[in-house]
Amino acid sequence: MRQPATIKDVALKAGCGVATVSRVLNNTGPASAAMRQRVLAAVNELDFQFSEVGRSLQSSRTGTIGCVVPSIANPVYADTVQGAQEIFLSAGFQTLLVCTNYNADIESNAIRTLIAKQVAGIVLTVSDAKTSEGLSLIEKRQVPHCLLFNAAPDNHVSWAVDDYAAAGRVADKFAENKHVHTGFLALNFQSSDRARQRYEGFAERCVYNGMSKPALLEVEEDSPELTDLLGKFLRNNPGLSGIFASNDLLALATIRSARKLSLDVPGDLSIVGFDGIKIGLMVEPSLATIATDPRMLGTYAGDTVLSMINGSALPSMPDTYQTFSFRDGGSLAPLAAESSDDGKAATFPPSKDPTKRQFNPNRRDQDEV
Amino acid sequence: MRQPATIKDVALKAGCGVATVSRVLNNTGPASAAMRQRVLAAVNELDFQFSEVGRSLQSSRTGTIGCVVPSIANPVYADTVQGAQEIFLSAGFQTLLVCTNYNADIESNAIRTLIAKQVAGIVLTVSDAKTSEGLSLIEKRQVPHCLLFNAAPDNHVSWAVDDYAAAGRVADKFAENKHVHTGFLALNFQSSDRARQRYEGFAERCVYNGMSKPALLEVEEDSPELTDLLGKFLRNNPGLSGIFASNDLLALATIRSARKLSLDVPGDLSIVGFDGIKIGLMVEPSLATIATDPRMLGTYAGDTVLSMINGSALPSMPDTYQTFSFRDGGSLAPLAAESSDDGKAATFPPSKDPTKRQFNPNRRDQDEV
DNA sequence: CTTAAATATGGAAACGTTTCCATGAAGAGA
DNA sequence: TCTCTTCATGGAAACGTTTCCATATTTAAG
Repeated sequence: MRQPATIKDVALKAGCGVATVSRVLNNTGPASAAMRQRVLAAVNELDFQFSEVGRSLQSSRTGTIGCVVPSIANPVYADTVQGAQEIFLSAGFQTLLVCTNYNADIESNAIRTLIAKQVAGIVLTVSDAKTSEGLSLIEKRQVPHCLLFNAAPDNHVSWAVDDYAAAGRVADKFAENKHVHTGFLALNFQSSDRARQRYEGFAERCVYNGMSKPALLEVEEDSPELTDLLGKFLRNNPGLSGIFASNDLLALATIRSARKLSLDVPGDLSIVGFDGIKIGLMVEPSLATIATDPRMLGTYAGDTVLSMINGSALPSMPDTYQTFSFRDGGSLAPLAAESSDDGKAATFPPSKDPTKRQFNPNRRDQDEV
Repeated sequence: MRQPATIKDVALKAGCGVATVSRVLNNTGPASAAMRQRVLAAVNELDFQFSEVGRSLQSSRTGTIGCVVPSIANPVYADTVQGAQEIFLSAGFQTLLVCTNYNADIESNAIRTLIAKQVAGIVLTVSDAKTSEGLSLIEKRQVPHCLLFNAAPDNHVSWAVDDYAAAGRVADKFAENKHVHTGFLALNFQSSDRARQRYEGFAERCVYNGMSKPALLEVEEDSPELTDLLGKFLRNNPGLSGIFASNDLLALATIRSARKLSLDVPGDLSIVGFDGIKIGLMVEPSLATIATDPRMLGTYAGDTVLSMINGSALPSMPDTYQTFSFRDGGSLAPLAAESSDDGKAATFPPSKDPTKRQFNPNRRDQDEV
């Protein structure tokens, strides 16, 4: 990479001072037509472009905003980042993206570096908002920032789904469908405060509804042995008729595994996901899930940070907008039929009744919160 | 955001010169134990951290690499970026991400800015590699770079799926399954040289195989009227038995639309996708598709740029690695049953049982385009 | 034709680093 | 004790901008 021309080179070629070049190119002061001409010619000839680095040093603005998420391999975060990035770009900022892979060290280091690079602001999803080192760094340095998906601790702004309430809603839905014994499948349970919130909200509301406390199964990142784990899990928890998966991808994988175990979904096992990714609508049966709008969350978070940067009023959530809604789907069915039909409660191995319970397609209530 | 302490503040507080502070903190020269102590104390007290902006100006390295893709709402690009980002991060670089939304102006401007910000390198997917203004800027400035998904013009390095060959393979598969009349569904046909490559490769190979030239249907970004468009398309192209969609998401949406039109997949219509996203394995029927590994492509591209930056040998593709493979799936079925029955395999229009083939266009929406 | 005001222009400082170089101090060998 | 290294340290330049200020030139007004 040959080193590019600087403003000095231009000044030299145009036969003037650097100040003049700066003024002409930025339209920030007077200049004679002739001089303007010469400068422009020199710029053209040298193919000159301002160095943003020099500019940043002098103006102390970098035109860059940081964005920290666990992983954009997860479409939820990908959509979020996409939304925020668009907002930033149209406001003249570029986005420094860091994926932490749910690793707290990477998170801290990345945030430290972002601050050192003097980003104008940061949107971020941290592993654990209460303990995040990076977050306290941001706070100490008073960098404009907005959390994403993390429940906001004091003095922080956040755009997040109310995981606790949403998971409670799932419990209610299982209750409505007469399920009693359910399980919770969690990915990244240790490294994600969201997953834990969901479990908590689900468990408490299950108990509240008179159901048993849900069994917990932690699984590894996209483990190929999900089927085995699921089999073992179901064997250890006889009578389990429904599973709440901590995200949609996991829910879909679980449906697949259930099929491999010769279980009918939802006949033998109901499954509910979380996130509401688009694919969930395309599969058979469609996935019952908590629908969220990550893209919108991303744009709101982006707008929030931009407002902080230029000191305007922060955007607030419109009344009509809910952070989540329950989306019904074929993967969740009532347990009622079984008990009346053949009398056997959902034991393991579950009934392979070919007359599968049909999800009622007319019920397309969005069930807003 | 209060402005942070500088090296001068530290020097002042420690009672020494800035050079000493720099040496101590960077371990880049001698210092007495006492002095080291004082400097460290001052750093602690002031909560000092180097400004990367100042550093960048003096060293002319920014520790930043640019990444330009159409949109990470598309999981193919999301995975790619994820892969590249990880590689960069572990090499000590952060990633400036720009999503162009298939817009050539955004693309040019973004690249110009990236260059001005003095990124150490760029990985990018451009709208059209032959005409991309941004790409020629990069070339002129000799920025280390690597294309992604774009077929590489001369003097450029690229990691890309051979769209032309892959699409040809799909044509072969349709031929093996006795299909004669097929269609190609394209998203972003105008703004993506990949989509055009795929159509070309598909069309030529169809003809080569004695099939008819595939009908082309361009659809808008995630258009909700896909069902109507598909219905009209099928009506305009009677005898069409297979569809090649330019990516998996579109293929899945097409399956869904086909169902709404009361068409059985693959009974009435075979569908093949492109990309091989994971979800394709989880749906019923599973999606026949061209399987690719975007994540790997991203890491290779990342490694390539890193090698360029530090002047080491570029990574080459291992012999065993293919940019794509055909993945069989339930969405593609032979046309055999029908043809063997009545023996008129290759006649035109191809045999089709009208009772089975019939679908009910939704009158109400019929005229919508 | 003079003077005041407006217009053009360039020099230099500042932004926060690193690094070259010079200077001062200390230790070692005679 | 004297010189010769070696070690410690600070001053200053350089990186590429912008901007303040001073100066030189033009124009307008009297």
